[in-house]
Amino acid sequence: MLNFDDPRLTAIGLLSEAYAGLMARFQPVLTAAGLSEIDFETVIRLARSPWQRLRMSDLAAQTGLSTSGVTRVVDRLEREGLVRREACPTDRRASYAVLTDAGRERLETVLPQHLQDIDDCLTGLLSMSELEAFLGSLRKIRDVVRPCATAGAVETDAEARATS
Amino acid sequence: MLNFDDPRLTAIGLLSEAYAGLMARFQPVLTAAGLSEIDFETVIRLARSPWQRLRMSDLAAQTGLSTSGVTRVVDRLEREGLVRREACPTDRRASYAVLTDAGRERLETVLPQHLQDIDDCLTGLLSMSELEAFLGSLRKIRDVVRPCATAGAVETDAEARATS
DNA sequence: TGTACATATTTGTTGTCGCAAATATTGCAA
DNA sequence: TTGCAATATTTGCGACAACAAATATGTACA
Repeated sequence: MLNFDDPRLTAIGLLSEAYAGLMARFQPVLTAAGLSEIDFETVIRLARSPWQRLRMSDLAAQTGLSTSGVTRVVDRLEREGLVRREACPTDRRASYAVLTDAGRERLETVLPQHLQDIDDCLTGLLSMSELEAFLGSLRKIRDVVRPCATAGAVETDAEARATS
Repeated sequence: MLNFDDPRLTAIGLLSEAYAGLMARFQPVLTAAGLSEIDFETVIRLARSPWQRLRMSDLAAQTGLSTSGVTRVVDRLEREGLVRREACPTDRRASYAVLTDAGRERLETVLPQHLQDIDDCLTGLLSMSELEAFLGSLRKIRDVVRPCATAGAVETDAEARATS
């Protein structure tokens, strides 16, 4: 007879609850701006990238979506005018997703409120040292479960492939 | 011009990466046992509940699924014989989802490996004090973002608030 | 008592995502 | 150069989940 209340299970349960709760908490602000969670992630990753662009496959690697998933997210964002596709000059198979001015503006609209949300439920909730420890633990976990997840980042690109 | 690399954003990004990575890491073992993530969560919550049963709506509250989502999860699990529905004697609108013996056996099959996975990527990765701090931070977050998420738990409801 | 409102669950509909297959292009090697 | 394996993206398809409507039942109040 096993113990269904094993501390390891409750640890994961707590993490799931906290994570789901955070995402649910962020949703209203994003929804009000007409962005789904994944829309927001896509758009901000583009905003962070050089020339506000990323290849579809790199976007897939960064977001964890399948490549077909990325195709459809970009379809939607393109339909809304927040992103446009641009052909890759050096590889005709590939295409870039590029953040448009409208996309950037949309992002700038939500960001302040979103940052406030994060502050309210995460960064502002813990002391400086607590937060540091928390993020440190998360990094340890991430490094174990996600060997290479920074595709498309210029400097890390070669490194990521090397470790593959 | 806003900063798209705000530490608050990277904090959330790190949390998302770690969480997604963990779930992806757990998936193979569960899939091998014919259980999806949500199947497993449903089944273990039933296993933890008095008389291995929970009302559909309580299951919804605990898992975060919509009630229609629970209907369909239980449909699938019932089709597989892991769960059965049972009428509630005191309220003819309600019904219980009850873990069957087969469901319990299935759970006992995966649990050891699943616990090992959790150990490998979370609980065994951090020192005792790190883990305690980590869980403490998660509790703070959860208590802010998820006021009451323990529906159907008889005694634990008050306790959950007390540990805040 | 009976009427209106609240609650529990299911069903219809729609949107999203992953997998596999299809298509286009590249790069390597004979 | 030609042919073949590898890579980038898109499309077809099936599974899953949320929302709203439908159904059944319970509860409270006039």
